[in-house]
Amino acid sequence: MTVKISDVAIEAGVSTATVSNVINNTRYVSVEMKQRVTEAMNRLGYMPNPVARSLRSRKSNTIGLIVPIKTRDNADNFYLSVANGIESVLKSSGYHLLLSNSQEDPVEEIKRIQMFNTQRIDGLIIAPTCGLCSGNEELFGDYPVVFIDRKPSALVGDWVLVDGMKGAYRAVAALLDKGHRRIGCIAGLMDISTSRERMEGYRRALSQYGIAYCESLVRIGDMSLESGYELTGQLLKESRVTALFIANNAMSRGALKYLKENQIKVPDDIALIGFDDYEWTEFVSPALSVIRQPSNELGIKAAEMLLSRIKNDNLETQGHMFDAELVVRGSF
Amino acid sequence: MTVKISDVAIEAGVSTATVSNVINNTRYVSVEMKQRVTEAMNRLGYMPNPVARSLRSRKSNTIGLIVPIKTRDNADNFYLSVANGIESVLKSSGYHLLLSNSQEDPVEEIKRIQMFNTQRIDGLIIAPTCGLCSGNEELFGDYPVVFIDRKPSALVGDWVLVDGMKGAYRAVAALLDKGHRRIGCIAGLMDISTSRERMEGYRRALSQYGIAYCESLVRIGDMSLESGYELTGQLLKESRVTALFIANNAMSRGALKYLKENQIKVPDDIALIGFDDYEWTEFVSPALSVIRQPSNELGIKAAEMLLSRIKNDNLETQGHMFDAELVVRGSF
DNA sequence: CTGAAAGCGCTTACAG
DNA sequence: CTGAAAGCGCTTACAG
Repeated sequence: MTVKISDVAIEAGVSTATVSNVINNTRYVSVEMKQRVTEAMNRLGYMPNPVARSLRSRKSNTIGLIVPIKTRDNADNFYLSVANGIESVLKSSGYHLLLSNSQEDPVEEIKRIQMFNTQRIDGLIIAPTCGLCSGNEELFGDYPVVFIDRKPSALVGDWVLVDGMKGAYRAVAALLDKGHRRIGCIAGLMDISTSRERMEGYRRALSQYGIAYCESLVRIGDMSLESGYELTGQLLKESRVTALFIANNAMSRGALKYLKENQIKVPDDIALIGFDDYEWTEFVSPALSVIRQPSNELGIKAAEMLLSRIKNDNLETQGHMFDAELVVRGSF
Repeated sequence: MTVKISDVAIEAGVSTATVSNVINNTRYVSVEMKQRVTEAMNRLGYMPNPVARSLRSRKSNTIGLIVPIKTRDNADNFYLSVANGIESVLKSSGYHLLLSNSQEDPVEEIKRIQMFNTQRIDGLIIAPTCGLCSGNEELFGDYPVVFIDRKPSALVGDWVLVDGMKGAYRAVAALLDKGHRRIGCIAGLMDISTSRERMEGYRRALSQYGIAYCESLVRIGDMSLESGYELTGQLLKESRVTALFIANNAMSRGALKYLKENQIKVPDDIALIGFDDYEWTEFVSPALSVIRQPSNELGIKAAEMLLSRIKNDNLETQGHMFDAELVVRGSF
């Protein structure tokens, strides 16, 4: 049988209340008693049972994370990096991380949230699918929520985002500065807020430089490598673009694949700026210029925000916007 | 106040025992009562409190996962893919996944395990660091453990591995078949079992082809991109290798970076086979040949194994070895 | 300053 | 076939 608080109480010759108060620093205990309790705990090798603790205190010391990773196999680095950042913060606060994946599927997402509701988490960090965009206030349980990467406009809650609009603006402006005037854009699905914002950045850059927005230069893809491949081909064949801004990582990979297979030279035949900065972007030929999102920092910030909200629920709604910088390499 | 089992019992006019037995199917309940209970639950929107449940039943419906991901930012895809596989299995069984990262640091790893011990998990899946290799039997709590990717020889437990020896053998044999005789090898740290096995595969292939093993063609790195970069340079300068087998993904990236920066042509100047199959391997020039590890499948298998062990602890120790295939592309 | 006791919301022997 | 009651291991009012 594992040793419990009553064993410690007997061993130390005090009440369980006192043991508990020593453990949790929840009321004054005389130095002498404190010492006796500590020694008893050490002698017995006592570890509090967190489940009993949770039941009574109504705190789980656990937070949930729901990410939308679609691909089965070579999964999306971005959210792993986010998760890593979150975990590093939680760990030092003694919190645990429950990981779940909505697979970018709104139906799955609701199931995952419900699983968490039932599981008593102290807080949730979620990168929502488009399904959450409207009117699901009732979905979440009685815990604070921090939205990351994407913000469902209809929901209240803290958020940590990356300024994709400015990022996209920078990319397109850089292409314009190089003299490009027919700049294609391959963006993700418009029901996802990040896609809309990046598209908006594309438009604003054009407008700032006095270039008319032309629908025939724009393609929307489902954020898969395949769609990037396909749409790059379309854009090159149908509209004589001299540069391409691809607002998503998987689609950037698809574009590279198409260009390579068709022996289209970057940046001579076409200039290229992609999205998200992974290590491989450096050693493709030429190295790929990208808009970099600070994924690890985003995770850290989200975790910190959630923990502070858990400690003090009276805070006003908080938000943090990270900047997305242009990493210039040889592709434009 | 949230609705609890006693509310349902009153609403249905039965005992809490009966409600519990309906929920858990744990003893016969007459059809009529069952119906009354079900209806009462629906009317009240009852959800069992999993914490109370865990406390009494001593089951958490949660399993832990500890991965060793070192890099802060662009983290290792392999383990994310594994985690994805695990999560997909757990989800359909109603289990939750607690994620933790040892950062490849044995001290951190022990802390993470202890956090889990204290947290009442029903099982643990762990890719151990070298620190676990010997004599830490006492470390784990009273739950089954499945080792993945690496197996500490001194510990008993189920395991799911990838046959890195055969994988490495295949890579080196393929290079030998092409006529290469001076084949360099860049391997990971020898205190990690996967590194040793891949190295062993390298040696066996050489020996099979009657080529003497030559220490000056071998370098050991710390599995970082930087070490791959550095060691590739060393090997090319110091020993006239015509081919390179790089037994780790991050180091493969480093090698590519070095070769690119120094304008060394693959496969003409040097043939190359790397490790782990990510999407980008296809669109570097030339596309990188690799040994592919079935990461997602590995996660699925590990989760299945753990769940079956949780259900029935009398099983004999189980193990599963996945094959690692050679994906042939243009780099050799 | 500390203790005795209630109670968190379930499951599970024990009775009948 | 079902219920009354104990108990999982803590924390937290309530007393003094």
